Amino acid sequence: MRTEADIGNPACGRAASLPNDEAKVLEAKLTQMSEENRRLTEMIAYMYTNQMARHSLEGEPASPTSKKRSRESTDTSNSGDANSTKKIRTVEAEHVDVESPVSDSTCRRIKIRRVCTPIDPSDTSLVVKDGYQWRKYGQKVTRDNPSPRAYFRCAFAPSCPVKKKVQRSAENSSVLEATYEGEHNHPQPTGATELPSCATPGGPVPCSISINSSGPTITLDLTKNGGGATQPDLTKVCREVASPEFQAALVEQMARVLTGDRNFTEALAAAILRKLPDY
DNA sequence: CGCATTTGACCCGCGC
DNA sequence: GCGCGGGTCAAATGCG
Repeated sequence: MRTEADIGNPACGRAASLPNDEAKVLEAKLTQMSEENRRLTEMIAYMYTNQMARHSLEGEPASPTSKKRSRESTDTSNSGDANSTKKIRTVEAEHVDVESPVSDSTCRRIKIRRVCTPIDPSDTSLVVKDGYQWRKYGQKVTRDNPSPRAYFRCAFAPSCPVKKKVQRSAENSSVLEATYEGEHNHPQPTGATELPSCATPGGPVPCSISINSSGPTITLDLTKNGGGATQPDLTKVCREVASPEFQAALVEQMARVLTGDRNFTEALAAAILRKLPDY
């Protein structure tokens, strides 16, 4: 962000060659604009922070460790074969690290990630293909959502602590919300980058949209599907990009990047100066 | 027959 | 202390 001192620095512009009165008027205008710029930047930062905080709260009503059961730690009996042909094909809607509020002396961070995947509303299977092999160990109907919630454990490595909860969105039954808890302590199964045949008609698209500490990003994987995304895939990608959530996140990210770019703010200030009357 | 999934029972934390 | 609700277990069941 360009500071008021920077913009008002006579060495930076033509103000030095102006009469005193004009220079002072311009300086006042610049000061006003700089102040407004600063307020807007603060507002954007505030909104962004609020959004991220809201996501983390909505995404996980309770800490995964807050209800730890003593017997849970003993469950390492799961085993499974490497999943030969799976690939990440999900729309990553949220990506938040949550500090466990439990007064755990180890104070370890549990990574919680929410992934939304568009599905066919008529598809009742709670399966999200993400490249890992999962073993379902439970299903429950929760109070806030008529759709059942499925519980999965990573079945690839017996000691992998990652769990996954999958449930249809309460607002939109064509969206599957998967909540991942923890991080895999093993590499993704070999061959996971290979595409399986698309089992679900409304399956996830080969793109990922993520919001993390560096802001929202979108990645289109056009190298898959035998050399390129199919037309339906591209249509889905376009639908995702056109969603209000993504666009809002995109606008915020752009604002953040632009206001943080010194070159941009300088160019903007210069452009505004040129548009000022008597200039 | 072995493995994965289903599903009812149970455990445990939280709020009242 | 009790009830509620989310999360997990484990026996039953289904499937290849």
